[in-house]
Amino acid sequence: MTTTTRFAPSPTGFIHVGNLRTALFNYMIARKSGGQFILRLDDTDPVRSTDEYADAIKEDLAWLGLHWDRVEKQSDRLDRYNSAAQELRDNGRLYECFETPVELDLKRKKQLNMGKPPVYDRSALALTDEKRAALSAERDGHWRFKLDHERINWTDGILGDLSIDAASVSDPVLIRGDGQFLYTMASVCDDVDYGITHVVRGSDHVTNTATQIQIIAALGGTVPAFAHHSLLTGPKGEALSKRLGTLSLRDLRAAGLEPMAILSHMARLGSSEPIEICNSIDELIAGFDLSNFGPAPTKFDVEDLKPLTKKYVAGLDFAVMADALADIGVSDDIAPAFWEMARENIDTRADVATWWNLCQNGATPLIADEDADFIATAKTLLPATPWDDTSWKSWTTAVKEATDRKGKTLFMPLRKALTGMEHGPDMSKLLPLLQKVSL
RNA sequence: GCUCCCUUCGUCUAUCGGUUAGGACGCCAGGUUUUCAACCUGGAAAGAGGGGUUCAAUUCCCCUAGGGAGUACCA
Repeated sequence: MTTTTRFAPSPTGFIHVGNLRTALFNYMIARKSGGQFILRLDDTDPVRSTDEYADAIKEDLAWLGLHWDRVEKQSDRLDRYNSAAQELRDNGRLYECFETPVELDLKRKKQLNMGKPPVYDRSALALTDEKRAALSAERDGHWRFKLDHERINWTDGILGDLSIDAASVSDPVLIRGDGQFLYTMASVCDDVDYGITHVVRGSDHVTNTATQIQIIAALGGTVPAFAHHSLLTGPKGEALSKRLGTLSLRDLRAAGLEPMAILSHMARLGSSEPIEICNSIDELIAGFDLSNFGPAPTKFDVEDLKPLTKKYVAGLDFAVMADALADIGVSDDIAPAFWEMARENIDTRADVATWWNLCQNGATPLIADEDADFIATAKTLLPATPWDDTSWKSWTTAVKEATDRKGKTLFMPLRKALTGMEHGPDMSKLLPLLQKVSL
């Protein structure tokens, strides 16, 4: 049996870091064993699902390099869900209910008030034929799966042995009154039909898994291996859902964060493996093992993506950057030298523009009062252009002899005068690239 | 309310009863580079609280506190 996993986003929004973790885990599990990775669009809700979001999801995954072997859409499979529903009806596992949402809500509140768990009381099963017929004539019923009231056990790939009492859970609604199939129905059907062998998802699905195991069995399917990873929280432990608006992949991309930085972080965060920048997904896959992940909620801080991005960018070959450099106007003859100078001094690829701006336009000199004379002297000693690799050395040597300064007091004022900053590139590499110096 | 899961340095974590509680990232300090960064070395830094069990508890059990999730005709 080949390993088959799926990532099943609902095309009702953009992918965010939380989604991505799920996608990445499933992707890596499939790739690690040479299996299949399916992108399944859970678009059973026709109102909220859009093609735009579906396209955006594909675009984001492609940007990250997470390529799928197949795409499936739940909206294409209504016939199959119908036949599966009929199968469940025939086996007495699907029953029709007529409570309105308001009635159900009232029931729940009542139960809560009495200190009881808000579990559906199955009163639809107690309806007489006459009563049922009357209700049926009056409104459309919805359909629930009848759970066997026993403990449901499975060994979770991350959480270990789990046991949930089916009686503590409401019979799940599989079909709405308007005939729309619900997530649980579609998901279970698809997992069975596509031969999904491993389901990795967030721990918010743990209770769903319990009921789904029963439905899969009722449909004659093989129960896949389940693993539920912890949910991400914000840096202070707050629920991440509140900040998800600013943590979409599109936002991260717009912020200049690198795919490999994001992937490297998400593939290891929450595991006992150290987080370090990897240069390919294959490296990530090689070191990936679900059993290294713990069940505790995991704090996620976008800031952690920045150092990884910086490291990744610094390691890029000139060839990768050539086009981008040409785009901002760096001429071919100096582009390699320019990249060599800039690579260690940028946070994102886009930052090369600031150094190029400095090279072209110079900077406002930063000269402390006590350095004014020193800089004036240095200016007179500046070698004639064009400068080359040795210009900085010969200049600073001359300045050193003329002023008796050395070390930091010699170099720092020159750096600040030339760049307007205390931090920056290797000056010997930068100087030959400066096209304008205003001292 | 009820159900499930969780709690070790700032962060992610290791420890299958006896450890100087280890690593990684971050942080701090030195070193090196006559400048920045990078790099090297070193350092500070942790078992939520309370009860048990045991010769011995971070480890096993219970309670409390705290955190996360679920409890939809959403996914």
